[in-house]
Amino acid sequence: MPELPEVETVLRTLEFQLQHPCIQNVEVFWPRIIDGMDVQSFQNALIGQTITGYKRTGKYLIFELDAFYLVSHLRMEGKFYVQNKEDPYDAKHTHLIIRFANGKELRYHDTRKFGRMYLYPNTEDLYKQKAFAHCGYDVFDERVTPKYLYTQFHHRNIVLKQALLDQSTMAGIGNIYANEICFALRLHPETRVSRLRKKDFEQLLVETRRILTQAMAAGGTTIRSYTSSLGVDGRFQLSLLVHARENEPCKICQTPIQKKMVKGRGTYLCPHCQRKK
DNA sequence: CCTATCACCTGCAGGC
DNA sequence: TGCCTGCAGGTGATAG
Repeated sequence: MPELPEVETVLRTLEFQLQHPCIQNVEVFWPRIIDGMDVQSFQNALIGQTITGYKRTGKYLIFELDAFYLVSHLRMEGKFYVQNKEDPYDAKHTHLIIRFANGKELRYHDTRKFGRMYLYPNTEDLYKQKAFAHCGYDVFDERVTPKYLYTQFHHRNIVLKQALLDQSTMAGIGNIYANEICFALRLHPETRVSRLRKKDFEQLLVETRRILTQAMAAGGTTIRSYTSSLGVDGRFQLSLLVHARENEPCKICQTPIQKKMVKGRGTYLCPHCQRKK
């Protein structure tokens, strides 16, 4: 589920729902969710902490606490639910519960158990911590410029789609938006990035930010219709132009959309509109 | 630096 | 119905 726009939507929804509660206790049902720390230390550290802020970098959610950063990556299927302590929950897929003094609970749900959480003292530079070892600047970070992208990519022997998915240079794009961005650029996902010029990177950045901004705006509408029984999954109503549209007509030229595997990821493209450079 | 493959997990769709 | 295979909006480690 979660790429940058969904993670941002989840974060803003949690902020709206939870605000700044104090943690009373923490229960962990699947210890591997916690990375780099034993469950006992994780629980002890969190008890008594108040959530003071909500931030995001790439696909990472960051809960700011009095003394810590609680970091969460939802990977493929992680979801947060804000519910009251008396509300029932799905025991099979709920792996962690944070209980607050006001009776609310933040429940982490993850069918495939791929998601991870990390806890770091806020006296240290968060971005030097392990969770961010392979995480570059956020897509909307002002340090991401066409020149920066050109410098990072023009000499590399990788294809466009890989570059978009490479979190260590620019973080936040996942498989769906990578497909949509390639289409918006009218470039074949297997175009070698070494063939792109500075002007192409300008366009790449403009289209990337435009698409993600639109998705966030659409995702934002789910905040209003949010109900705790539906959970916070950040789904939005963006109309996808190529992703998951195999054999359906291209919305520009009516050519059937093709699906192929590119570096192991399902890739959708219009063979007519998208050409290699 | 690059590729391929596995690992982590579960559910679901499709073929037989 | 059951069994099997492949695939899913992600990432990290490792071998060649």
